[in-house]
Amino acid sequence: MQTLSTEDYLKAIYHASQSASGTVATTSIANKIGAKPSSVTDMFKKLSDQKLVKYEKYQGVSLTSEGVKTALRIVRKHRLWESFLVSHLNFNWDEVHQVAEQLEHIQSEKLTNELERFLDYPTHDPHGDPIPNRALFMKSYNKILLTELPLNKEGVCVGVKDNSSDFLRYLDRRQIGIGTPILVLHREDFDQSLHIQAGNSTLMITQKTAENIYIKP
Amino acid sequence: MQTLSTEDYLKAIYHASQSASGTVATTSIANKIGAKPSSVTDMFKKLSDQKLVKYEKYQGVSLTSEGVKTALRIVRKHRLWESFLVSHLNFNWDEVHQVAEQLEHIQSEKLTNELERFLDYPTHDPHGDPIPNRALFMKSYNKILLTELPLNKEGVCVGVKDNSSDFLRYLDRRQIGIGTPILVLHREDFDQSLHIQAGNSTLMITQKTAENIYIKP
DNA sequence: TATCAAATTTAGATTAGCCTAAAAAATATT
DNA sequence: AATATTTTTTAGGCTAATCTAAATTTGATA
Repeated sequence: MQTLSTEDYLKAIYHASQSASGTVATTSIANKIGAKPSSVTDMFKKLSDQKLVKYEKYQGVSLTSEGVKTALRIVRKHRLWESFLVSHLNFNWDEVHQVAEQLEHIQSEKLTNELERFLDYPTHDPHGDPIPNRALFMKSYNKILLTELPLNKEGVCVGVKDNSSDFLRYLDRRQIGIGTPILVLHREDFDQSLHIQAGNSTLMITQKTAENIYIKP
Repeated sequence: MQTLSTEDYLKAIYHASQSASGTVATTSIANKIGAKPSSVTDMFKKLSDQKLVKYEKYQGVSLTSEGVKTALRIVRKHRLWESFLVSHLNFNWDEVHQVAEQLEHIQSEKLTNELERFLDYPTHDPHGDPIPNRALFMKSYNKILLTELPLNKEGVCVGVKDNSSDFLRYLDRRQIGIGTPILVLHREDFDQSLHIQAGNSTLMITQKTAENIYIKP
């Protein structure tokens, strides 16, 4: 059984190793967790003793298969709870993260599995991220960034990269959400900004915005 | 903001002061929490510094009004979650306590209030205990112990005193639950055991059982 | 009331998770 | 390649919540 804190570390390491390849650096985890690098080193040792990560001094860490499983169990709970908050408790997609960070630590297999059943076995959370099933398996459709969508090719928004409240609320105001059909009408060479059709409306978005929207072509 | 542990203490003190009158003794809390009396003394001092309890050396503690509020906020969450687990997640009333002990510490007013709305403002949890509303007010109907119900007077089971899994499952087997109509047919003077009609069936229960069942006459 | 037992508190230690400051290793730069 | 910079680790402390053992207070009993 893990403590609250070890669970946070495992999740952070899991997410970090998704975006980068190879081992995960001390500093990158320190930034995610909001702790000093020296504290992270301490925890790396502890996790290594528990065989949840492979750790070699000055070489960063990588999750063992047991570590991955533990991390996925937390990700599963996090995303199920986020789904519940949005679908039944009137939370908006920009409000769920902080609460789910707490709920993800609740220990009860029955609770998790019943919640999943109650939600009718959702495959994706409100941000479009895939939810591991009971066997911890998740399949994500192959998606691209909106920056990579060719001109005049129909696509659908299936997720976001940046989960910050600011970005999500910005998308709300632009009426872009999961499921919104998107068409790139024009790409400005000067600054890579895009004119797009999103649902029924035509609008302009910056490159920065486009790099944070996932599209299924 | 309280730590997990201070919340547990406040809740324990609250429950202890419900059953007994006057101040709450160090040892009684030690037993509930599962800690040594010396640890409890430490915590009493801490809670006293935070003005959540009134504490005088060797004299036990009592909750301040702020302490009562904090305790009731936890009780509210605990009972709402228990209700949710039973009504939507297929938990039996003997399985909810341990999970609710974790869920009661989740901090989010919005979550609590939306959960309450989702459950349609329940007034009592699965064990018949009253749920404090948003203003922390709860009204419990005036109930008596089954031992006090006069012969041949109709009553309804509205709660249980002992919340242990063992007792609750015993009641399940006897088909006694919240809402079951109860009639005392005979009281045995020798050992105070009762012959009762519970729902459609007639059965015998011991005095010990009867003192753990609440009845609304 | 004097004594004894039980309850409570104090003193001092332990553990997990964090910190700062200094040392060591890895990496980048000239 | 030598030096400078950045990253990481080590060493030593701190705090919250716990513990054990010893001391103190309360209150029950002879």
